[in-house]
Amino acid sequence: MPTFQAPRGTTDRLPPEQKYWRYIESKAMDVARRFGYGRIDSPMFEDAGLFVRGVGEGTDIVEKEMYIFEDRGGDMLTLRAEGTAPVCRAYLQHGMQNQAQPVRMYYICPVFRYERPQAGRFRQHHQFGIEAIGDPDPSVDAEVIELAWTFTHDIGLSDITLVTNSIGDPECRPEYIRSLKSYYEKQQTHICQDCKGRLERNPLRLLDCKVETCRALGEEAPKSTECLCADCDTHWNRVQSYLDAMGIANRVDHRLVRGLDYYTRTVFEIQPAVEGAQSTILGGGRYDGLIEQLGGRHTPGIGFGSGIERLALNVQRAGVDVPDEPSPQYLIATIGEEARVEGVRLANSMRAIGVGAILANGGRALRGQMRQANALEVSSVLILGEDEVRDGTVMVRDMATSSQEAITTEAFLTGLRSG
RNA sequence: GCGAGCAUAGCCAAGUGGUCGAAGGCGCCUGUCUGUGGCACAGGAGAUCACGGGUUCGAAUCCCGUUGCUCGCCCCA
Repeated sequence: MPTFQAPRGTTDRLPPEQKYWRYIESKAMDVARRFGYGRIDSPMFEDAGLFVRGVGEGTDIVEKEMYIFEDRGGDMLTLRAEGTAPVCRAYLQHGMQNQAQPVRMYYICPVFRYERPQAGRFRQHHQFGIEAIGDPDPSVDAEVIELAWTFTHDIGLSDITLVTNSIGDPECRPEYIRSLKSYYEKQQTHICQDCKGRLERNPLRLLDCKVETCRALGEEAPKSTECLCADCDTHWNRVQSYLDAMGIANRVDHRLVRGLDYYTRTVFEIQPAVEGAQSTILGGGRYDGLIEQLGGRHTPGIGFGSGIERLALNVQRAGVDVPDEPSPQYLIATIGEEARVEGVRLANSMRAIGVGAILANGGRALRGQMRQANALEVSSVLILGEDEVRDGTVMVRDMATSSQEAITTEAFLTGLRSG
C-alpha cells in the first residue's frame, strides 16, 4: 500500500479513460447548444443552508450525505450536494427573472455525497444537468425530456427506458398521500421493517421499495396520476401528448417517486436495460416550489441531472465506438549532444506554430528512441544526427510506411506552417 | 448507518504450513541490430506476500485485530 491513496469513493481519471469523458462532455455540450441552453459554472461549495432549504431537511442527502464544514471565518459550507439548488441560487442572485423566460442553463460539474461507494456510486461523481427556469408550460417539460432522450441516444445508448410519472403539487399531493397512507396502514403486517418507518417519514417512498412483498403491494397502491387536481391533470396530459407528438415512447410508472423534496408534477428517469441497483443514468423533474423555498417569488422550473460515471460505464458496456484521443504527431529522436540542442530548438519552433512535438528520451540509443515512438503511436519521427546537423536538414520518417527522406529544417517548418 | 467477500511487483496472477532468499504472463529497460520501431530471441530491473499481533521448530499459507478495496442494502446520478 502506498502511503497516500485517493480518498474513499474518489477516483483518478487516467489518460486512457479520458476519451469517454471527452466524448460524453462534447455530446452534452452539443445537445445543449442545439436546445439553446447556456453553460453555467457555480462554485464547488455553497452555504450549507442552500441545500437544507432546497433539497429538504428530511432527505438522506441532507440528513447524512453532505460534506459540511466550517471554514476559518466560521461560515458553514457544503460541497455541492446536487446540481439544481446552486443554479436556482444563481438565478435569484443575478436577477435572471428579468431575462426572457424560461432561462435555459446547463452544467457539467462534480457533486459530493458521503456514501458507501459501490458499483456506479462514488463520493465524488460528476453530473451533466440542465435547468429551464421560469416557465410553467408543459411544453417545457416535454422539451427537457426530449433533450434527455436525445442526449442519451447521441452518446450511443439505445437499450434504455424512459420512465415518467406525475406526483402532483401542493394542492393535490396531501390528499394523495393520505390515501396512500391509509392503503398501507391496512397492510401494516405485510410490509417490511424499512417501510414501516417510511410510512411516517416519507410515504411516497413506500412505492419504490425493492422487497418482493412490498413491490406487489406497490403495484396495487393508489396511483398519484389518478389523484391529480384539475391543473396538474391537464399539465400531465399535455406533457404526454407532446411526447407522443415527438414519438418519444415512455413507460408511465406510478411507483416512480424521487428522493428530493422539491419535485412537483412531472418526474422522470432514464434507465438502462441491465439489472443492478445503481442503474439510473438520468433523473429529473419539475420543481415549481423551489425558487420560492430559496427566498424568491413563485417561479416554476424543471431540469434533470445525469451521472457521467454511469453514462461512461454504459457507453463501455454497450460497446459504443468512441473516438480515440489523438496521439502526438511527431517525435524527435536525436543522436549526440549537438543534435540534442537542434532537437530542442526544432521542438520549440514546431510547438510555436501549433504542431505537437515531443522529444524522445535522449539517454537512449536511436533504437530505443524508435521503440518509444512506436509505443507512443506517433505518426512520424524526426531524426537528427551528425549528418543532419551538419547539413541543416532533418530526416522525416513516416512510421506507417517506413519511408523516410531528408529535407532542410527550413523547408520542413515552412511545410508545417502552410498546413 | 447495516451486511458479505477480497487483499502476492505498475497490471493479471500461481502458490492453502518447510523444496518460497515467491512461478508464470503483460508492461518497462538493455542487448542481438556501434544511426532506425512494430516480430523473434537473450538478459535485466521491479515484491517490507496490506499493516500489527499471535500459534508453530518453521507462516504468503492457520488464528485475532486494524486498515484498505469490492459487492449488496439504504439512498441516489
